This record gives sequence, structure tokens and C-alpha cells, in this order.
Amino acid sequence: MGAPKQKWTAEEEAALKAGVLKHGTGKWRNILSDPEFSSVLRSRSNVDLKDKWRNINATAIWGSRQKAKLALKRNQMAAQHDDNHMALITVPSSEEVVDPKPLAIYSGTPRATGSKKLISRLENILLEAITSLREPGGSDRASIALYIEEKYAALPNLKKLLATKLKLLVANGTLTKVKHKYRIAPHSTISEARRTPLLALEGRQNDSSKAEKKGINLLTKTQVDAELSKMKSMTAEEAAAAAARAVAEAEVAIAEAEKAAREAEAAEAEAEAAKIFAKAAAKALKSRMLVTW
DNA sequence: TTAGGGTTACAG
DNA sequence: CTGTAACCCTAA
Repeated sequence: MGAPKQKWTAEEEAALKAGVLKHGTGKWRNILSDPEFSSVLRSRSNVDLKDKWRNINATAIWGSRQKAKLALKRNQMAAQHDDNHMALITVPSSEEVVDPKPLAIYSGTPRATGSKKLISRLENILLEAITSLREPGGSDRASIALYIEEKYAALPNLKKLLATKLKLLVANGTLTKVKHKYRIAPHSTISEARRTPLLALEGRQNDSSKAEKKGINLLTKTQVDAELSKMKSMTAEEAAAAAARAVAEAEVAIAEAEKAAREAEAAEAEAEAAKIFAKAAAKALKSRMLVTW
């Protein structure tokens, strides 16, 4: 009786995105407890949040792909942006065990600019973006910004922040910049990354698929400022960054192999196999570091 | 409490 | 009828 289906409103969705941005994925209870979101999400349970987030990502993946394909048919837009959100790297925020192992990969880098807690939530998301986009040559600022804007709530000064962070990450060696394209710094730690059967490649997509889910910018300036200060004081999560980098290399390997293969149009199979591979890689990494998908 | 598989309701 | 989104069940 009472509940035919309670569809999510844009406000709720925005709150969820902001919540994930703030607390991280999987922290549904935290998001729900946050006084800032609890008001909007009062009628939602932690499970609801989880399910909704799953739906958002699912539609983001498939939606982007097929819409891009359709758009490609209509117009012959030629832009190369691969929307492929499948990697979510999360790390327990505080007291959890964090082995120094992953940090070893970092070996002395993280202080090039003098700050110790450089790794913020935004940086993780940034790394996630590059990882997930899986663009062979790396991703440019527009792609990264677009990814973050679509998947999470749009922050007003995101681009400025992004530019700063990118510069910082390049400076400390986390990222490399090659002709306006950013990619995870090379540092091969993945052993058997190359030996995958591989299938057929990937489809090219146009970028501007942001038209649909608009109106997400409900964050007030005060809120944003609060977010920023919190981001800056967030505990370092080098493990996640290291894991992201390692996984990224695996995925880049796939992407390059696919690029070599060229042609074909099995986007579905491609996504599936890539996912399987990435999952395997993540599992391998998981035993060494704390990676959760 | 969360992740993931499965199920139902609704829209196209 | 089919696909998608909200909802449910359950192992870990």
C-alpha cells in the first residue's frame, strides 16, 4: 500500500553524490548520519543509498556508452573520451590497518612540495578518474573534470582546484604530464598484466554527455568551503593512491593492447572483460593493500 | 552494516 | 513485452 515506489529526487541524488564525495563510497551509514545530508535523505536507508549509487554508476557506464554510440551515428562527432567508470578505490578512513608496504612504492616522493598530507579525498577521486577513464595516452583536464562532474556533484571551483591538484601531483611524481595529458606515473609493479587474451577494443565517444543530469549544483558556498577545509585536513591515504596507480597500470596495459587490436565494436564484451581483468588485478592487490571495489 | 544477487514496480 | 530503477534478501 503505502509505497508504490519512491523515486529519487534530484536533491536526494545530489546529497548522495556529495555524501560519497565527502565520506567515500561504502560509508552509507556515515553519509546518512551526517546532519548535512540526513535532512534530505531522511526517508532513505543506508541500503537505499547503496542501491541508488549502484544504479547511478550502472547507468553512467552503459548510458554513456550507448548514448555516445547513438550520437556517433547521428553526427560523426570525433572526440575521444572513454567513459568507463568501474574502478572505485576506497580505503578505511582512519583506524584501519595500513601496511607500510604500499607506501614503499611511493618511496620518498610525497613531500616534494613540502606538504605531508597531500593526498585528499579529491586526489583519490582524481586518481580514480584517470584510472577509470583508461585513456591510453592519459587524460586531459577536461576529461577528468567531466568525469568528476558527472559522477559526483559539481563543485563550483572544481576546475581551479583540479588544476592546482594536477600540478601538485605532477610535481610530486604521482602523475606524469605528456602534452596536456595526465596519466598515472609509470612504475611497473604489475607482474602479469600483459598476458591477457584481450578482445576487441573500445569505442570512441564524444564527451558532451553531461547534458542530461544537470541541476546537481545544490551546494552552497558555505558548504563548499567547509568541504575544502575538510579535504585539506583529511588523513593521508597513500595506500589507495598506490593501489590506484597499480591498478591503473593494469588497465592502461589493457587499453594499449586494445588499441593495438583496433577496430571491432564489441563494447559490451570489452567492458565485461576489462572489468573481469581489473577485478582480478584488484584482488591480487587487495591481499597486499587495502583496496575495495 | 555492506556488497551483491535477486525481485517487483513502473515507463516506454 | 522489455528495460530500468527502486526495493528485498542474505552472506560475510
